[in-house]
Amino acid sequence: MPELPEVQTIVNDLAETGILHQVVSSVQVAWDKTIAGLDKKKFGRKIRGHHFTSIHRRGKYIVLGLSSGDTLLIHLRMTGRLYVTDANSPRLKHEHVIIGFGDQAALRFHDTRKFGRMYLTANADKVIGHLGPEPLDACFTPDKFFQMLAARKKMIKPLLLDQSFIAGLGNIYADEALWTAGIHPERQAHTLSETESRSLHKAIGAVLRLGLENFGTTLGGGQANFLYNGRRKGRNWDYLKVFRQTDLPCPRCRQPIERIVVGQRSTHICRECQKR
DNA sequence: GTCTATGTTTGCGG
DNA sequence: TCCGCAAACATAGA
Repeated sequence: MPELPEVQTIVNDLAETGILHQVVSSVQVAWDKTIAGLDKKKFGRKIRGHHFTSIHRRGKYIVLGLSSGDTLLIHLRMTGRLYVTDANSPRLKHEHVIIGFGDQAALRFHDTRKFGRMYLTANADKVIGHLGPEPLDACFTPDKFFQMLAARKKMIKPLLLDQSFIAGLGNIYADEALWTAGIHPERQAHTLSETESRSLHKAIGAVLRLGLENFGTTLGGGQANFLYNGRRKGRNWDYLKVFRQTDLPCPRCRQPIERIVVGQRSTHICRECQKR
């Protein structure tokens, strides 16, 4: 679930916890697959005794620089959570990796569905090199976006979800952006006019910034939902216009929002505002 | 208890 | 290039 705004919120919070520059004293891996094929022992050896020097986000990845020169990349996939708590509280049921900093604190990776992954590598590009442009980067201009669309025949929504095309959008913000721009998700990318392309470009920026301002989207009240710092809920749910708003009136024209399936993903549209 | 859906990504076959 | 499907898993809700 975590998309760009949720991942950025986590990164911002983590940066404030003070774990940066503290020496790692222990590494516990309770579910081997989480560390993406790396040997558990090697993984621990390469992190212990070092400290994190930097943290930032690229697409939906959390990127941590290590004093050893390696990079630890973390992808939360559907249900992953990353938070800092005290060093000695017992490991919770779905906490698969715990990185301890003396008796100060511990960074914990919690993931009910176990799809999330951590990658430890000397060459971060091996993991994130394939990613497309950052949608909030100044380099991602309306002109560039229009040219990118012109080269592709795919349906626009699956294309927006393609991380090698553009990095950071997921199902929530893709639906929100398409509704905001009044574009049908099944339109072929190259058929968008320059005006439509500009409007979509603007909408992508707007929905992401709104999500960021609201500390991400927490859906419903279930277990598998987005919590940053492991406990706080994002409040962007209250600002969603179409995502999971099936049968509720479109905020623009009052037509009921419909749920359809596009590229095997549930998709929410207003038939009136988003014509083919 | 059973069945279905789920926010992501990757890889395969056509 | 594009599309559909399956898999990696656990849980919530009907």
